[in-house]
Amino acid sequence: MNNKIRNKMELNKQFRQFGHKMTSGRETTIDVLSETDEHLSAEDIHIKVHSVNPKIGLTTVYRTLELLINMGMVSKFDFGDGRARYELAEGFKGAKHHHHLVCTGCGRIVDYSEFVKEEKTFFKRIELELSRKYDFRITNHLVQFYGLCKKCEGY
Amino acid sequence: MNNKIRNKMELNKQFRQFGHKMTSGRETTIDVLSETDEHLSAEDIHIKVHSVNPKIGLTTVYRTLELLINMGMVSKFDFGDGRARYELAEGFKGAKHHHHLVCTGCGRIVDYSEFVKEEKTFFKRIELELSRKYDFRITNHLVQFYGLCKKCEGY
DNA sequence: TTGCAAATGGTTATCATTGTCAATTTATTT
DNA sequence: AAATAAATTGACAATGATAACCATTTGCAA
Repeated sequence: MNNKIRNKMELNKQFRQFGHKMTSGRETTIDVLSETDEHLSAEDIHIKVHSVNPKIGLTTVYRTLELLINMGMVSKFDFGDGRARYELAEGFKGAKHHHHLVCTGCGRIVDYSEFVKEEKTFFKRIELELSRKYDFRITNHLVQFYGLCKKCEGY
Repeated sequence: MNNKIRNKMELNKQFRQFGHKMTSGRETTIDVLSETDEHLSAEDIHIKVHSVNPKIGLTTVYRTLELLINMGMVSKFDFGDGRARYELAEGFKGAKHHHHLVCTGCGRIVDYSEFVKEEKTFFKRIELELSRKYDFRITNHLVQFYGLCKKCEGY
């Protein structure tokens, strides 16, 4: 049994665990997210999905993304340009823990995964204490750096 | 010379340093931001500004907020509900360093300012290294925690 | 005070995202 | 394999936050 089929079966299971059905549009969307290292918007994703499976509409892509977010398979980011970006969540298909540097000049995004280990330790402690103090069940966190990339710094 | 007048003069100077004029609308907007500990949207701010100074329109509030962000006096946040929130930046009018816990259930926001000192040390080091490695002049960072507040945890 | 650039307000335009609903597809049962 | 019920979908319209426009007003330096 090859990887593609196995993966399909695993996805199927995932969806059913959440009470949802596995469809070709959803599969294609996950494939697109798996095969990119860009920071795609819903429309970007739709274009790619559409080129594989022209039947899939933008609305469905939005709905699928929302579903995947709820299932914890996708993360949604706001880099300040008015459209959300989506990435496969950490742990899925080899996506690894990283954060973003956002250039406030040109919007360029740099991924970095340095300090992951230290950060984990640091945040684990903070999350524990904040959870207690404020009666919050913290599920995840966001870290983002803003600044100017080399090109934009010149001004 | 009382505080209000002195403050007005300081603001005036601030604006002129950035090549802008000091206007009553801008002053009112800053007053509103100074006097709240809520997480106001542009429309929220407009309502408050408007109640003091009915001549000021929503468009101007948006423009003023953008300007204040560029001047570093205001910070803009996205808590995921489709409308931006604005706060006086750290250091202005006694606003102090803090971050947010965001309840993904009801949208409630909790401010916290624990760990400020440790966090500063931690991020200073990270920023230095990332700046070097990725040729980025990092100017600020965002930290946000997501989870469920006590009420929403019940489900 | 006067001149002029900057700022404003009311309105309209934009554009990402969501709602609607009839038609289709999925997974399950016979 | 056909029937079934429920979930999913696609095309389009609606929404809503924010930005663009432009004629009028205002702040401030000379």
